[in-house]
Amino acid sequence: MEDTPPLAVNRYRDHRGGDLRPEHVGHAVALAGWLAAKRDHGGLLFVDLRDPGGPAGGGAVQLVVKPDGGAWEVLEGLRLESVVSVTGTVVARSPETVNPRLPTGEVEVVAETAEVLSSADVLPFPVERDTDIGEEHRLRYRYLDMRRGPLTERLVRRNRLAGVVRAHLGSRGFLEVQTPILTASSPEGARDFLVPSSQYPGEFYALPQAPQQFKQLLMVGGVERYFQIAPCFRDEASRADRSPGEFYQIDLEMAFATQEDVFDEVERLMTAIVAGMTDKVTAAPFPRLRFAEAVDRYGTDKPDLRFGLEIAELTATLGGRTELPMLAGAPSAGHVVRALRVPGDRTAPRKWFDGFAEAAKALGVTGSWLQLAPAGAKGPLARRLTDAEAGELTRAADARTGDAVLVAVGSRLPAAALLGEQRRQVGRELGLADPGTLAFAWVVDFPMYERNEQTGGWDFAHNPFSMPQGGLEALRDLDPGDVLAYQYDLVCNGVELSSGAVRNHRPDIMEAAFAVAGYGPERIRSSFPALWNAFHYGPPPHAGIAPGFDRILMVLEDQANIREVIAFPLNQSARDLLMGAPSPVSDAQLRDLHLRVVPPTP
RNA sequence: GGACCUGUGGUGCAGUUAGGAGUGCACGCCGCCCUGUCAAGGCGGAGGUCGCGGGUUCAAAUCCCGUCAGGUCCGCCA
Repeated sequence: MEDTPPLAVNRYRDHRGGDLRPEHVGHAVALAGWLAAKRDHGGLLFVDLRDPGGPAGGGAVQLVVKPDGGAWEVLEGLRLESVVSVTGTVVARSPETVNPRLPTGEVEVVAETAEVLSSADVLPFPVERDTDIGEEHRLRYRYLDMRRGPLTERLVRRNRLAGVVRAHLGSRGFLEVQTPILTASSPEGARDFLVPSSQYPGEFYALPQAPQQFKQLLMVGGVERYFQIAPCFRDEASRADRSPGEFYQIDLEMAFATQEDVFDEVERLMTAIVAGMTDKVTAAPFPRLRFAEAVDRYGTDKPDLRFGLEIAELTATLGGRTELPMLAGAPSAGHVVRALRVPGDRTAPRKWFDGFAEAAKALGVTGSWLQLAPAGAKGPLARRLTDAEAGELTRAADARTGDAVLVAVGSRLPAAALLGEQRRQVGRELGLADPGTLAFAWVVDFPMYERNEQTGGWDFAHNPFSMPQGGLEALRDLDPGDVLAYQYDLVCNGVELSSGAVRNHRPDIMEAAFAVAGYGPERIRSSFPALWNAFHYGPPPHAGIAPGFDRILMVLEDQANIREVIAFPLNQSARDLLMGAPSPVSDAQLRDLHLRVVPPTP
């Protein structure tokens, strides 16, 4: 384990078993740890004694126990994962019994006395054996899961990441400030976790979804650069890469800063993290993609740039120029025609294409395809396109014999989403992405507003406090759908690591921005009173970002599930299987809080 | 809120496609044997309402409906 703690010599131990080497031969030692394995030969007992820190980090040493010693009686019948303190003598193993797979394999300890410090019941699952255990069991017995090693190693890595972040940002003049956990409910964004107040009947604190307003208030207060490895709480559904309930962000904010300044600092930070955590190399500055470009070329705003396979644009070429109604009507309907090459070494069965057609239908997009089989083109488009048109499609998609070409016709965003998802799946199934590469990129120029299909009005596409590009003039002169925000995402290998913005610090621009979304100034004042007030007393221009701490670690550790980098995570349904949260509380507790539970009616 | 996958002795699985006796594998557990193992080995044994409820059937782990639990995804996450 890195940063091995100093050994306290006391009645339990004077050495760590995992530290013993040939130089200790002849020493009398006292060891303490877990009984990891027993091999009972009747007249001779071998015991593997494991130190704290898991098998890889903690190390283990073999004890030799003979029936004539006092240790025999204690150890012989003791169950695995019991905790013992043992005294004995370090001896060299004979050449034929050396175990080269163990760091301590050249020595062993002949046990003399043994004391049971605690005994273990029969285990719910094997701790030492390297078998997959269902996650439900691992969460319920998280402490046993930790003893198995890999999880504990990831906690060590997590500690290291926190250290790198603090050291680096400290060296760049960022001040770590703790912000409140109990704060006020905020109407925008995710659902809040609420905490009832016993002092004020009917009033609630809320856990912060992020320290967003506090960090902006710190800017107003004159803190030039702020950061915090900040707990964030959101009562929203989880995903494999999204921890339910709570997670941590490397929250940072800079006064008198532009988008470029934030990019520069984050590139330095990510470079320091990669250097401190991996032997991989990153090249700053990171490439930048405009949001529109990312969507058109990769079908997503978080593209995996480790491989090419770009989406081809055919609206102006194939669209409208064929007998095929599906293509002919596209331009006049405001639809796009997009194509994606599927490399040929996937011997796609027909069923695979059916799945594509189904996915298309679910998005309201027309999906079709052309298979460039060696014996000639196949698929629905093969029959319906002229040779010239098929050739045009093939060239645009950069497809060769043996490949297939997927075609999507429909509204721009759903068509892009369809092919983007196919690109992601094909990339994964064909192993196109080099697992050793970290492909960082900035996605910039997000739209400020998006059309609300129900009301026909405009909604904020992202953070309502982002500064619109072009300021008041843009809000006045442009169609809201064309206003871009100083809003940016950091992506890596198809994962969104972070989202940030240059903040809108000007009340006049804020009023104009909210007016586009249909809100008057009273709405800002009532919803975000602290920020609104503060911004009337000289707020500096400021910008920031909040890279996901757990998610960065998940990417660095190449884990498919974010719970693998969290010591005590909630499960997917936001239940704590270990502690049993959430749980009902007593009537007395509810009375104190002036609350009554109204169960949902089925 | 919705879709899909999974649920079989303590653990991890096979058996479900095509209904026919709780049938199998590895580990663990209990007992006995065993002085050089390190996934110790040998012999014997215990342990199961096949998640739960209902239905179809002569017969259900297997088919159907519902439900619960775990996971993956959509919605959601400013």
